Amino acid sequence: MESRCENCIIRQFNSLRAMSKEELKQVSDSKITKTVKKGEPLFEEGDKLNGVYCVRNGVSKLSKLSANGKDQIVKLASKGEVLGQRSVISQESTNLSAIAVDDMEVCFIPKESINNTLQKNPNFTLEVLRHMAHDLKEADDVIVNISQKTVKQRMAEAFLYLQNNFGEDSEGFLALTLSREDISNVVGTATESAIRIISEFKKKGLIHTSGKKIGIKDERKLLEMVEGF
Amino acid sequence: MESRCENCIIRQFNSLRAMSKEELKQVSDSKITKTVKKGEPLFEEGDKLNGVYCVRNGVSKLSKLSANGKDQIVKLASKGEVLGQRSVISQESTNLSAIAVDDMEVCFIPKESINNTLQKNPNFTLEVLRHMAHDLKEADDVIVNISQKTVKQRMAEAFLYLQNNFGEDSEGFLALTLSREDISNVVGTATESAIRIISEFKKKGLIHTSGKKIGIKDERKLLEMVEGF
DNA sequence: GGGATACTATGACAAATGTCAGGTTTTGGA
DNA sequence: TCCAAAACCTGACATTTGTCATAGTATCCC
Repeated sequence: MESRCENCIIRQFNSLRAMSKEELKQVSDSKITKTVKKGEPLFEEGDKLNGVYCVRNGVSKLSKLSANGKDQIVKLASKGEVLGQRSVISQESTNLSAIAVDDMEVCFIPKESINNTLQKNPNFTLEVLRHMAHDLKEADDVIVNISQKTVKQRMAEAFLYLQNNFGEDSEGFLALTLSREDISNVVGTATESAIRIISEFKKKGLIHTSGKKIGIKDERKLLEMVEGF
Repeated sequence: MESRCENCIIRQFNSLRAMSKEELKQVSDSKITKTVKKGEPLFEEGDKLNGVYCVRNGVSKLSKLSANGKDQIVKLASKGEVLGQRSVISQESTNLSAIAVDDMEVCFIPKESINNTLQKNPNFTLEVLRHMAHDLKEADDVIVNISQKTVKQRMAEAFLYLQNNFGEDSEGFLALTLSREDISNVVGTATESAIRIISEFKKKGLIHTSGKKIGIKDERKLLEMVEGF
């Protein structure tokens, strides 16, 4: 079960690929592999993180609690993503909670290994920087989407996002199954509104459902809806 | 008028302070000082940037056009901030427009100087990384605010933000004067709604106005409103 | 100074969205 | 297997917000 980072394929998807052999060895020696059950937190808003989490399997939601008691899901992270980087880099407590949406397998990497490499290996630092630049761009897009699109448009967009990023199962349902509440927290709306729009989309033949599973039926119309037609 | 980066105080506020003397010298030799008039763009969404802009004076709005034809202002950048970093780092065209809200004085620094230093000076890279980590955190906060707060709450927050970040003039008005439209684009609402809420706040004695200038009268109540009381 | 243009303001209305209240169904654990 | 809890769903209603229309006001440029 336990394995060496040097041989880990996951690494190819994130900034760790810019580490040297020796650095990876150090990471591998200090890392701790953990399993996290669905619904359990990797960390919570306000925690001081002593390291980062590299996702090997499963999906985590990154969310932030707002004053009115609702969570806003800012990002869904899956295989290959590294969580907690920002907190470790800026040496602040984290502003997001990370909760498992699936059963997960993650590697915890102590911050010393990361900070060490950040100071010595410019390639690694630059690689992390590039990733963060990308995340920031995505965040800007989310801001514009949320503020300028209707709930319906954002719902349509969310389904397409789930399809593109997590794919479909053999029966044509979205591979990542979220609760209605989670969906509403991604979109930034009330759970009832999310449910209502799901019903509406179903009636219009845009999606089909089975229990909490949702499948996309008419991708094109969903896309048009996102664009505002 | 023209001056050397080595002697520039502005630099202390941004990542350029992590540059070595030689690196700064190179930057200084290659930089171009520009003045940008109110309303003119530094760059526009989709442009490929050949460098970054270091703000010496004035304020710039960073905005993104949405499908429905409205701009969303994502950030207001003033003295000391470096614009266009993300685009240069990720080597993509920029996803935001930067337009002067004031008359501005900026230094354009060609990307070669930046990229060069990024690859050679881990301290500089790390410093840029820290800044970006901070920006990303702020962006997450904006996402949560926009999606979970009412327009009224966001308006109140915007005024407090302007007060905290740009201060007040001698008569107690916010030092940065934005048009009603710009305010609505910061908050993410219709201009009419913004105007209506300004009227309402005025009636309730939370703010006072004179022309387009706005002053905060009851900071405490505004704060309570943001928190949801 | 005067006219065009942009900005500010307000009312009336429609549409979108949230809230509350009440059901039904599904799920997970004893 | 069965029960309780959680999740899902729907209706009714209030509130928020956007849109359209229209008018006043400031500003800029010739």
